[in-house]
Amino acid sequence: MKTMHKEHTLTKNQQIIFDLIDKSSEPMKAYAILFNVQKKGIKAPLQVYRALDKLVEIGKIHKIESRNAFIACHNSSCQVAKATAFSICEICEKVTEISSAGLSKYLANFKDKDGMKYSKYNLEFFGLCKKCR
Amino acid sequence: MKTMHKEHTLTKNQQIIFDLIDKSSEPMKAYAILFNVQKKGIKAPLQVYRALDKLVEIGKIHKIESRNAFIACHNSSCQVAKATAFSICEICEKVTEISSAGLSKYLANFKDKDGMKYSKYNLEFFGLCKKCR
DNA sequence: AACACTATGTAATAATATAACATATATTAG
DNA sequence: CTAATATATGTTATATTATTACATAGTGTT
Repeated sequence: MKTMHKEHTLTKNQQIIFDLIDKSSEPMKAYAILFNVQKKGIKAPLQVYRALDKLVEIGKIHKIESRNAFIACHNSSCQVAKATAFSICEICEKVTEISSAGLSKYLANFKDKDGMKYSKYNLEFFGLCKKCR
Repeated sequence: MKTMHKEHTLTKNQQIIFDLIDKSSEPMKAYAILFNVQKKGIKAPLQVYRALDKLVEIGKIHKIESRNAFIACHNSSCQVAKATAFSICEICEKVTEISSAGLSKYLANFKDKDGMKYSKYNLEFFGLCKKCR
């Protein structure tokens, strides 16, 4: 069975920028992206930010808020940018998307003191990765 | 020998900036802080950022990463900036620190696929607050 | 007093992100 | 098909957030 996700055909700029982020081994910052795609005709910050906004919205990439950087989503179970969790190494800055059914279930069902549930969350764990320990 | 747990007496700038954030009903941004404390002699962004860094480090305030803003810690059980959770209203931008023993326990003990535990985390929930629903 | 450490003051600049406006392309309704 | 609507692009300028570099001052320890 195929994915339930709606198919989003990316536009030219979105595709260029997604491809770059997707093949990067680490989160990319907006101006690093800009520098890399200038040879492809994307000249201005706003062109990059617009594509990034859209890609985040449709869940193709995620923003690592504590780093102002973007990574491709490699987690088919993540609910289109609504429920994200990452581990971040404080030495080498390696970022990995966490895919844990238990964690997502726990957080999706979490209610605060007032019994309020939330439609969206972002979780960032910090520590040392295997190599840096 | 001195005590192991150093008492963090705030310096002049730190105290001025902490007081401002502490009495604010909403998260404050660095340049809003700067504007507010200029009459007290703090003139430059760096003076603000240095105080903010220190206050975050000692756990008196927290940074809301998705908003680039700072709020005072009102959660005596939060482990000095090591384990933070917030709810954020996407309409009115009200931010509340979440104090849930269950949540902190779950996250503090969370292990990823490789069995790795993390020394620190930050969680931001998004949704609509009571008033905005 | 000498030392190390932390905090402060100041100017300049780097890095991140958006506003405003014009044009073009794609999608949908009639 | 064509007009209307919505979405995407191009471009310039500017706003917002944060740091580098260097000089000075205060604090605590030996």
